[in-house]
Amino acid sequence: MAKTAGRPPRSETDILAYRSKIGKRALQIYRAEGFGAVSMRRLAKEVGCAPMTIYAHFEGKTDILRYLWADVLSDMSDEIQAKLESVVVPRERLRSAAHTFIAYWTDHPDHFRLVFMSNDVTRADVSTFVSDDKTLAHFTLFSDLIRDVLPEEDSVKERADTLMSGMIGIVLCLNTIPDYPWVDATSMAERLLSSIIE
Amino acid sequence: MAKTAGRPPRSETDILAYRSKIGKRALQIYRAEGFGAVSMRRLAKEVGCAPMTIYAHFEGKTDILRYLWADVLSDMSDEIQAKLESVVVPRERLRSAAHTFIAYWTDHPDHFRLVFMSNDVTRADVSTFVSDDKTLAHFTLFSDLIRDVLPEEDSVKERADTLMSGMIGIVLCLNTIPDYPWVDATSMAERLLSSIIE
DNA sequence: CTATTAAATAGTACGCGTTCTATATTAATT
DNA sequence: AATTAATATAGAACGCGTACTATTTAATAG
Repeated sequence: MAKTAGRPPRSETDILAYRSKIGKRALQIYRAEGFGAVSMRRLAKEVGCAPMTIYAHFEGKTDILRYLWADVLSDMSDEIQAKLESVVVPRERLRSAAHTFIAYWTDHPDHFRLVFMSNDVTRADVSTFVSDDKTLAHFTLFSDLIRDVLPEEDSVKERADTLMSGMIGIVLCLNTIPDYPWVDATSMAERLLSSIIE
Repeated sequence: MAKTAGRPPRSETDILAYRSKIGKRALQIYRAEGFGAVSMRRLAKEVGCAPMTIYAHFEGKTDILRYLWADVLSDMSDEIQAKLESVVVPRERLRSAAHTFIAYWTDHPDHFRLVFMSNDVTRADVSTFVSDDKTLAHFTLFSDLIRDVLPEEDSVKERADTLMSGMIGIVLCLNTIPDYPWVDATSMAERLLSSIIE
């Protein structure tokens, strides 16, 4: 099969390079000026290309958001891991991780809104994102911690899922309804944990 | 103090009438064609006024969303109450309410996104909304149910808040990350409940 | 060099939320 | 009837995401 004439498709690395160039810039804008400042037109201007060129590399704006999500998630992951280093007892490790998780998102409400509350993000967007292995790792972290606490249990996944969604719910509520006199996050986390490690 | 000359301000009832006229129309559009179809320009056209007139009655689009929220919330509340009528044992009443709550939002993901995931809704928006007494009633429902189960307990609020936020979290996760193999909602709800009614 | 093909660009367009300004309408007081 | 203040309107403007088309630029095979 002879190669066809004409300009060859971009190499895999070129594609990734351009994508990451745009993604990094988006991240830069987001970090500096927040979510509202990230716009396609501005991104194009700063990256030095025509606005429509971005659409050759990304499906749309939400596709770009994944870059921000990934960054934020690993940021959070790092924070949890750092705290975990000085904790050895499995039970305490789980508690530490849970509290750090919640603290991260309450301390960075903008990040939370970005990741969990992007209105126009379709479910497919999030799904493909979550299917990514590196992202999944952030999600399975709690499974591992629970398994360490309850090595004999076979309901680990059920517990992990409940913990994850419960924690996200706590953060969502604290973020979006701050004027409602919620009990402090720690208390809610502890009560939630009590159903996980009984 | 003599009244000043000139056209007097709109009467309280006039203001409310106009607001509800616009709000009702927004609701109508939302019910028929979903969130994306609700736009200021279209709303104005259908209500028969200039686009800018709406801004005399509402602060902006989010201010209009509250009308939709209120409607959706009382819809949900009705569903919970209906199911509760045939349940008498306090413990079962709580369980029923919790499961109905979760079912409502998973069955109506569009409503959930509308209420809990409107991206550009500022925290102040939600706050003033929640401060509204009628809305608060929907939130205190679970406090009451828990109190019925645990009349002696003084940690009712802590339990109620954890339950509320936990349930919302479950729904958020199921809604936004459907491709992740979550344990079924019922299992998560039961586990969450176990920490509430121990 | 030329033909071919991919990629990038320019320009236009639509509807969106929102802000601004200027003008018209309305309903009361004087 | 004239005045005055509240309200409503019209119209333009800005930047937004995104779609569409036409054109230009770049890189390769022959």
